[in-house]
Amino acid sequence: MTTSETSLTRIQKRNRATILNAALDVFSQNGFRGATVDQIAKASGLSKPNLLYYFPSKEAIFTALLSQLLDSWLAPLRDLNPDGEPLEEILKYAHRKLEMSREMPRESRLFANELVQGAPRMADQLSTDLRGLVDSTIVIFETWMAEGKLAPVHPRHLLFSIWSLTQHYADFDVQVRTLMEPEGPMDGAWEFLENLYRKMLTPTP
Amino acid sequence: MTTSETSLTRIQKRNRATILNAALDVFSQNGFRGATVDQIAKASGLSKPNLLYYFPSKEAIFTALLSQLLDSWLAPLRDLNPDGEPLEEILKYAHRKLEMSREMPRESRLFANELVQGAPRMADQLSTDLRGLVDSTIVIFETWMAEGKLAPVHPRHLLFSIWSLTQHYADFDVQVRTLMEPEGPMDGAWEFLENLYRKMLTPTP
DNA sequence: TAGACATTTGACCATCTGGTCAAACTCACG
DNA sequence: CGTGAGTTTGACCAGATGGTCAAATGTCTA
Repeated sequence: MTTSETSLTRIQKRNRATILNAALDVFSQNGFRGATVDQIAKASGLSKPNLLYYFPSKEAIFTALLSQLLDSWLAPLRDLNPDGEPLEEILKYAHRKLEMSREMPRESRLFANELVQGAPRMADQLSTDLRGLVDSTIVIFETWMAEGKLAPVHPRHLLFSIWSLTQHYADFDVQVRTLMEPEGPMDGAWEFLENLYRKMLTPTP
Repeated sequence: MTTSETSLTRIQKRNRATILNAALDVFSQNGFRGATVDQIAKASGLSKPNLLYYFPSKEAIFTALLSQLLDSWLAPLRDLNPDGEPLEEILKYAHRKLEMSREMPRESRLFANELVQGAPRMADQLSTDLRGLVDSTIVIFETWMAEGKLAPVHPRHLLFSIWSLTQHYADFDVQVRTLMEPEGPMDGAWEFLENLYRKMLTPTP
C-alpha cells in the first residue's frame, strides 16, 4: 500500500475505494493495456480528471490494486496449519481456493491477465513475497511427507496443481461455462477435486 | 481459414506465413489490445502498409491466427483412440498436452489471453467446434467408465483438469519459473501428472 | 523486353488515449 | 457566514495507433 489509511478524508476514502472497485472490473476484463482511464472513470461515476486527482496515473491505480489484492489472494496459503491433519489441511486449502474462484473471479482474472503477459508489473512481488511464502509452505509439505502422513509427491507441483485446478474455473469461465451447459460451470467440481487429492495424497502404508 | 492456400503467389505465401508467425509472438505476449500493428510489422520485417496489404486489419490477422491454430491445438484430443487402453490413452493425451506447453507456449498463451478476457473473438468456435469435439470425447470417457476400465469421475472436470494442469506451465511460465528455481520449470512435472492420473483413474475392483 | 500485374513505401489522416491545468465549486469549521 | 482547504470539471494537448492512398518499384510471362 502506498498511502497510509489514516489522514484520508471521508471523501477520499470513499472515492479511492470506488475507483479501485471499478478498476478491478475493468482491468480484470481487459488487462492493463486493454483498459482505458475513461472506462474506469465511467465505471466509478467520476470524471477522468477527478479520477486522476485521486491516483496520479493509470499505472498507479493498477499497482495499488495488485498490492492491495495480493495479500487477500495469498491469505489461504498463510492459514495452512502445520499442526493440522495434513490431508485435511490441503483439502481445506483447495476448497477455499475453489470458493475464491466462485466468489472472487475478478481478482483471479486480474492476476491471470498479468501473469500470462509475463507479469511486467509484478515480477518483484513474485520473487520476494510469493517466493518466500511458497518456500515455507513447501517445508510444511515436505515435513508431512517425511512423517508418512502424506503420499510423497513433488511439493511444488502439488501447489501448482491446486492453483491451476481451482483458478481455471475463474480464469477460463467462458470456456468452462460453454462446455458444462446445461450444468452450472462448477457443478461437481469440488467432488472431483476432493476425490483427486484424496486418492493422490493418502499415504499407502 | 479465409483464403484458400492455392492461388497464392510465392511471395504471398512467404509473407503471410512470416506475418502470422510474428503476430503469434506479439499477440501471445501482449494480447489483442496490447499488440500494435507496428510491433507486428517490425517483428516480421515489413512496413506497416505492406503488412496491411496482406491482411486487411489487425483484427483479421488475429482471427486468422486463431482459426489457424485452433485445429493444431485440439489435434491431440481428436487423436484419442476409443479402442485403446483407457488409462494409457488419457496419459498419452496428458503427456502430449504437457509437451505442447513446453514447445508451443506462444499458442497456449494466445488462447489463454483470449479466454481470460471472455473470448470476445472466439465465442463462436467455442460453442461449435470445441463443444462438439468435447461432447464426443465425453462419450468415450463415459463408455470407459461404464465398462469399469476407468474409475468413475466427472468426465468434463477430468478434461478441464488435464487442460489446466498442463497449460499452467506455459500460461504462467513466469510464476512457475520463479518458484521452481533453481530447478527447471517443468522438472518433475510429468512424473507428478502421471502419478496423479494413475491414482485417480485406476479402477478399484 | 514490354507491358500487366504484384509488391512496397513515404506521407498522411482521424481517432483514441493518458495526462494537464486553471477555474469553479463544495465543505468543514472558527 | 467567511475563509481556506479539499474536490470537481470543461477544455485542452501531445503522442500513439489503426488504417489509407497514390506513386514507385519489382516480378513474371507473352
